Amino acid sequence: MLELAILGLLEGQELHGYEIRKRLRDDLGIFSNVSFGSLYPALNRLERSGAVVAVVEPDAGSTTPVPMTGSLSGERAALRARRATSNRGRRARKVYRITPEGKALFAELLDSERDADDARSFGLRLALARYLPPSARVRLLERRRASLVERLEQARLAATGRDRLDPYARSLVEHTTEVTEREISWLDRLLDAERAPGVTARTVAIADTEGEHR
Amino acid sequence: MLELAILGLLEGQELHGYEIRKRLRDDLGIFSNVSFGSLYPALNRLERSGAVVAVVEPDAGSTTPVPMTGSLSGERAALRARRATSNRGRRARKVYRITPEGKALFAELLDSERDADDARSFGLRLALARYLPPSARVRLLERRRASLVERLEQARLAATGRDRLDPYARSLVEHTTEVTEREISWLDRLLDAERAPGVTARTVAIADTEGEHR
DNA sequence: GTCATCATGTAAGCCGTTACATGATTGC
DNA sequence: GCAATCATGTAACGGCTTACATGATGAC
Repeated sequence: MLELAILGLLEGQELHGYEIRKRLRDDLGIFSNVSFGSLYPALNRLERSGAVVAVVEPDAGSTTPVPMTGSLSGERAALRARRATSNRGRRARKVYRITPEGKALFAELLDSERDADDARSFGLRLALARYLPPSARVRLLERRRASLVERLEQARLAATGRDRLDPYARSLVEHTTEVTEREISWLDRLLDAERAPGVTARTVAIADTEGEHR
Repeated sequence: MLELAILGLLEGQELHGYEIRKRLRDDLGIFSNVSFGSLYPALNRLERSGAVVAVVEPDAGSTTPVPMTGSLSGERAALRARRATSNRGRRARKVYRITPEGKALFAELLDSERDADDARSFGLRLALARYLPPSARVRLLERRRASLVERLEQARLAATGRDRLDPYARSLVEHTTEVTEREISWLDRLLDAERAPGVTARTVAIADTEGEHR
């Protein structure tokens, strides 16, 4: 799921790890602050598998790369010197770019049914739904809807002996049910917009606004 | 979290593993089918730590326990024989009972702040809220409320550039916001009931219904 | 001078899952 | 005769977290 989210961000633009973490939180809302201990290894995996390429930040000051001399102190001095001139301030950043293989992997992950009927997974996929073909978009929404409807039915069956539940548990069940019903009607609205009879009106409006992200 | 849930169920009654799995789903709604590969090891851990004791199902037919003879076929025959008479049908079940140490552990886990601002964890604790002293109950509700309020504020700050989001992401953000707001007002209702001025009316009504579970 | 932010990474651990192993009973 | 349900368990793996290591810059 993390790799899917990363690839989704990189579909839009090149980013470095630290920035990806912020976007994961702010744009995809999904991982409220992923830990670095999970982010950086994920980026390295994606790089090794060829899904992304890492470019050490382009050096604005045209400094020649520091060669490996084997002399630690020498290299440190060179790094300090480089920073003092061109690369003022921060530590070197690795900027990641998605490759064609990465795009293929992304498309595959996005359309797969891994972690279906998991709220986080659905939220992530919906946030990236603009990259899905319309048919897959409808499938995603319908899959989620079906899983929610089934959950409601299960809850109704189990509710036969709902009187035995104490007020707290009962209140929780009621609230959960309400939230689920609301999500279903929200999905219905999205589905309506998605397959409106004749590819007109709302659909076109959506397609238009969608133009923004190119 | 799994151990907390198990102890919570066992506070109410003795249960065997297979049954616990069902209750986890139906009563606590929390783990929609925990895997056995996680449930049984958890029970064994709790047993080893003295939080629960396991009793192999009381033998209605007063059959003597099968001693380990080393002869596999002999033991199998004895088991078959026992089943044929008293223990018809199912495999021997291990029924678990919570111990005083287990009760102490349960109280501690239930009141701890582990996994605070995690929805599942809050849901579980609320489902078990009848076992909390009123003050801790209020704390639990307020903690959750605070974490939701903060999330809303964060979302509002991040929403400065919300126009750049495509319709799918935006719709998701809006839906999430609405659900969060509803949860907050639900919590407010629970908090009102909890600390109604003068320990009367609603509070008493709740305390009454609560009597059921003893 | 010290705290937050930027920036990358490793090592150990936690808590869950899937897959495998075993076997009887009940209903179709 | 075949699938589903009851019942317990192990082994391997997955995916995330916390804690540790390192170090510069800018703001107060």
